[in-house]
Amino acid sequence: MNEAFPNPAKNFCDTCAVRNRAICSELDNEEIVALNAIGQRKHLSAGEQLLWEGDEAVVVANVVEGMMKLSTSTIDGKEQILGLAFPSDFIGRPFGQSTPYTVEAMTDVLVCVFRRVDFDRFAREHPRLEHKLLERTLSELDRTRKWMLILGRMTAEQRVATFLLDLSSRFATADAGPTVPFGLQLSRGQIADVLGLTIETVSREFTKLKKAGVISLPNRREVAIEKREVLEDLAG
Amino acid sequence: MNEAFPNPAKNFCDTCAVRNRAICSELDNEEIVALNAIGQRKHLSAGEQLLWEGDEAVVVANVVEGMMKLSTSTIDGKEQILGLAFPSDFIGRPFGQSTPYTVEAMTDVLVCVFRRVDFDRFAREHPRLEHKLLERTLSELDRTRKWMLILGRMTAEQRVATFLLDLSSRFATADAGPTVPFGLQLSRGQIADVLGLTIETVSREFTKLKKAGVISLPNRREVAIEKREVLEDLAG
DNA sequence: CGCACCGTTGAACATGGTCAAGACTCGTGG
DNA sequence: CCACGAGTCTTGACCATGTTCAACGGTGCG
Repeated sequence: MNEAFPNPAKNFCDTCAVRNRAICSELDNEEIVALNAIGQRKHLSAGEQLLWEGDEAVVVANVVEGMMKLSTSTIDGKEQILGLAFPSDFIGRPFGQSTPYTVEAMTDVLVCVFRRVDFDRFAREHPRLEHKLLERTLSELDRTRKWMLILGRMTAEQRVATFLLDLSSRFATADAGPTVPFGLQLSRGQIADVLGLTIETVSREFTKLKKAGVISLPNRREVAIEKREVLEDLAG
Repeated sequence: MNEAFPNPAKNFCDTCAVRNRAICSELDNEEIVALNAIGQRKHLSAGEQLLWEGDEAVVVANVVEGMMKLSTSTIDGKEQILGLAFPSDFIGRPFGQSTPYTVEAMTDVLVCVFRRVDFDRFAREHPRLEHKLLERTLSELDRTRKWMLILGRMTAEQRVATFLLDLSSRFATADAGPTVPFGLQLSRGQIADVLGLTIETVSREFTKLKKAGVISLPNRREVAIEKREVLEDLAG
């Protein structure tokens, strides 16, 4: 059977869910084949780590399915989530010696992995890819800086409100009404790590918002925004 | 005199203090001339702003001399400094519609300014420049993420200690001894904005460190680190 | 000299963290 | 099907850290 002897040129990019959104989107077919040759797909279970803070930067990757977190922690063990990576997001540190943060799967994840040295070489030979990566890195920097304002200057209430609005926009489906519940994906503890708060504070803010009728919590892992304007006010 | 009729091809890059460190460092002479043609030098006095948060992204620039800050603020007026730009640093948002933060001179500043559209075009035509910019953006992202840990998880004492160590390394001259005082450049208020604290807390932490003999404050605008190891311990 | 401006210090207060107990959820096994 | 237990979430009481408000001190400049 043909399936037993797969065509070596056959590439998984053809059917890739993020083919048109990830950094590869600018590449033509020939380039995609070349890129495909140096990459490989990998499944990770929730909780598995792909990169460790401080380690040599061995691989870079594209997220195809699932959700990952980038994090770091203080010497006394307090974690801070630095960013979340969704499908089509690029992770890892190209052109660098060491990985400055840990990358872990928060759900089951499918990633498209490259050895960093291979990717670096490929990128330098394909300016269109580098340009795409630059645009992505610039956006990521913008998003990260916006997050700094949250961490540096916002109250717990403002942080939670901002977080909910942000998340809702990321999961928004055009056809869904405003109050359709969406999956939180993150545990209270993870939300706390994102926002630089504790579990207890996050929980209290959630209850406060629920009692005020601003949100509802149909179950532990979902939220629905009931009064978006109020939430926007609170977010500042 | 010739000075009255400067050669239009004459370019200020030749004598530029950051010629070998800024993103232009990879360009050959011909390219430098071309870049020079679309850029211009500009002096700013301390306190002058180059970009305003939310404005259309009109210009990008290289810092040649002096120090600038990138900042944003909450709706209720609390400022957060997002980053500092030193000579050879690149500022502004290429390939973007609007500037996501305000850029202001903290000292008198000399910058090399480009209209964003000109710069964007030039960059796309010169992959080596784009590559340099990408490397710089990636480093800046790393630095910004490190900063998030400070803002999200560190105590006032840890923040101030980290800040002092960071600053000392940026002003370190190889020949200077360990306890040579260095200029703070920033007012207490600005330090507070960098660290996500208030003026008063910063002041209190400084006095605490001084009383413990860890640092000394020869005058308002200088610090000397007396016991680096202790400071490193405190920074965590 | 006098007036700003910046920095320091103190006291009261508020926000969020810590610690501890109890409730809910869900998977496992009797 | 229910009981159990682990893990997660919620709630409460107390406490610590850093903020707020206010007064005062030093320094530099007109």
